[in-house]
Amino acid sequence: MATNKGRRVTMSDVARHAGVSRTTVSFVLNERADAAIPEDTRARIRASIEELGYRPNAGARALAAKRSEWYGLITEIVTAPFAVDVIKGAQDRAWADGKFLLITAGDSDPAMEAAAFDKLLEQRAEGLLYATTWHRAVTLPPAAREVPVVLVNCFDVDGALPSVVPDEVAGGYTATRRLIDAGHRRIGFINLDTGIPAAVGRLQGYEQALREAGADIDDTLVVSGHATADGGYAAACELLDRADPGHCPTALFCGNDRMAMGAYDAIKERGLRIPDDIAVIGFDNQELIAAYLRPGLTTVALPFEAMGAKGVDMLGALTAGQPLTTTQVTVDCPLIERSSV
Amino acid sequence: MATNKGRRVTMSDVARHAGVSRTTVSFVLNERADAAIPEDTRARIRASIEELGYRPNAGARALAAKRSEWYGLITEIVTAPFAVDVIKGAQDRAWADGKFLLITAGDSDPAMEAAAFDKLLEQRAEGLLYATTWHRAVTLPPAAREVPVVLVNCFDVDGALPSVVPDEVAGGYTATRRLIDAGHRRIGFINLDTGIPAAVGRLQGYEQALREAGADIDDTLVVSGHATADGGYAAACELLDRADPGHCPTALFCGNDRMAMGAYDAIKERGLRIPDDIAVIGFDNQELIAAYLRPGLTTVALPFEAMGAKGVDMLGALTAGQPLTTTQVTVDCPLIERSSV
DNA sequence: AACATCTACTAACGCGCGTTACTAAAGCGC
DNA sequence: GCGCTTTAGTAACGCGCGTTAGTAGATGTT
Repeated sequence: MATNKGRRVTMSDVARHAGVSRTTVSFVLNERADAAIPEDTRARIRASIEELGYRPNAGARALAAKRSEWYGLITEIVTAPFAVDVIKGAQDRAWADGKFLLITAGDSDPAMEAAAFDKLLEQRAEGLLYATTWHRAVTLPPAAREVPVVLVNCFDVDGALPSVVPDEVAGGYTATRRLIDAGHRRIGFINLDTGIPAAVGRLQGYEQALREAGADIDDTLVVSGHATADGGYAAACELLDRADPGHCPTALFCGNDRMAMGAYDAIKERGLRIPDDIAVIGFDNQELIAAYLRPGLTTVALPFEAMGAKGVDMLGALTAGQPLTTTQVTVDCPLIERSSV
Repeated sequence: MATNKGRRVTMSDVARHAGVSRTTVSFVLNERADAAIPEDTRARIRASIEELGYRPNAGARALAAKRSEWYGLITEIVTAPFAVDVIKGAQDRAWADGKFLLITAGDSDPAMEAAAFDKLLEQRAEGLLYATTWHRAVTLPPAAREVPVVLVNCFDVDGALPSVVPDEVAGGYTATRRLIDAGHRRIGFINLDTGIPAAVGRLQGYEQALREAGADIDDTLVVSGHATADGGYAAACELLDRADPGHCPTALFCGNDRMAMGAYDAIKERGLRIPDDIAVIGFDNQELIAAYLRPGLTTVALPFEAMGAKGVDMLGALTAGQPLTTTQVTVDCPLIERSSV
């Protein structure tokens, strides 16, 4: 552990200290099975490594071996409590595969994002993961084609790149089904207000669950609003203040947790109780909201961690030259039970 | 942009294609002022680079030049909507300095964290940033001493390492002062319940502001609770249900936004209005809570982005061999105005 | 004793690049 | 035409390592 200020310790230093050649040190370090090196020599070398505080130079190693042993992950960071889970899933899996994961913020600025790709490629990443905070179509800079790439929580417009995305339809189904199982038949759906995959898919799942349960689909129970607490508040008011009280929904499925947060306010304002008078289910499982709302919000989680892990799996297959069975992989959105249903 | 599947394009390929030596290409790439290379030769080389899709190998370059041109950032990711801003600040600043920032999740698992240090050092990072999600003392693995390190939002127990932390005292002062300026004199303080720097510092700032305003400090107005919505709810109930109504606080300073969220519930339950009947101010500026609470929560922000940027600055000075003027730098916590005061 | 087979290594090359030292040719003054 | 400076480059080394080919000595075989 000598802290030699000037030059860093190299393999040659270790070899000299242990009285062997550099090649032998390399063999021991890489545990080459074909080289016959007796245990006492190995021990001597390991002792020298320890004593000198030797640390292999990953750059030089990558240069000689022609592979870097690490992946790059590019993700938008700005709005991103989510990105965190992707990172965790991806990193854990990469770690298990003996690979290392280096992360870069794409920052939604296209120029900086392209630069991030360039930098990662200059560092000779073996593969790249590109993750977004919300499920959507993306267009990658051309540089991205130089190395295996897997898209996480997004897909490219021409569908050529492998991707792993949440199963929005199944998620919408799961949420609605949970309310049906609790006895509800008139279920209001506060949907996101744009034609993004999340809005389209969840609506489809909602209708599918209702049909399956034999409940009739009432279009007036589906409203959409801005994906904010205010938007959720407004939409909930609209549903709750319907003329005919008998037609009021007994449960609300909210397109995301922020909207559910607004719906909570609207419900409480009217003196109704959750879940006794009206049940609420959210989507996204934003911890900061869902867990701290009172009562705790039952919601459907986006499987960020699982998607990150799956993305690394696919990257591993690709870099190993294995063909992928499917280009687009979907991951289930699990139900998170709290106390609002 | 030829996509040569097999071998990657090297500088020698470019040199051959442009009809010059590899050295000349290197000179053009690095824009060496001392080498006299006419514009037409430069243009020819640049054209070859473009045509062949050449991309320098950062590892080889680092090996030859003996510097990697990038920093590493290690941060806990698990609980971390916060960390995100540190990353943004650090990355932007590094970018501006011509350095690149590679990020790794420390994951709070000490073994994995030590491994992250090892990996980053093996990659020959020129400097390391270590960031935590909450302000506290940390102990770094011994490997961290091999290269300049700056701590962000934390400090090491023996105070030897440079660090940048939020000014908790000034933050507590700012929050309290804001309430005083709004005319409040009886200000309840729902503090965090442990002796962490945030709790100690903010209390100190709170008392300082009151003293300065000539208001007397009433110990019964200071309660502490768990740093959750439930904790905030309980503490708020305690303060609001005081025996003597005349001694009820007219404003609440909450140790964090989650607690403020709970306080909101307690206040609304009692039919009081924010900010008319009682003002509330939070701490942390957790966007997901503060911005979506109704009414929007006025709060004090932790300067994560600024701390990240400052950390990179210090790293830049350290790697350049400049001595730091101060080891511990504090950054102000700005007031974020919304509608709860 | 001569030869083949292991055991335990080592010498030397090349990965892609930055850098230093050197040179051949052109331009210039006289 | 000669020496001197400038222009426009190039050859060669080494960064720290993986890897291939080879070798000196010990052991077994006939």
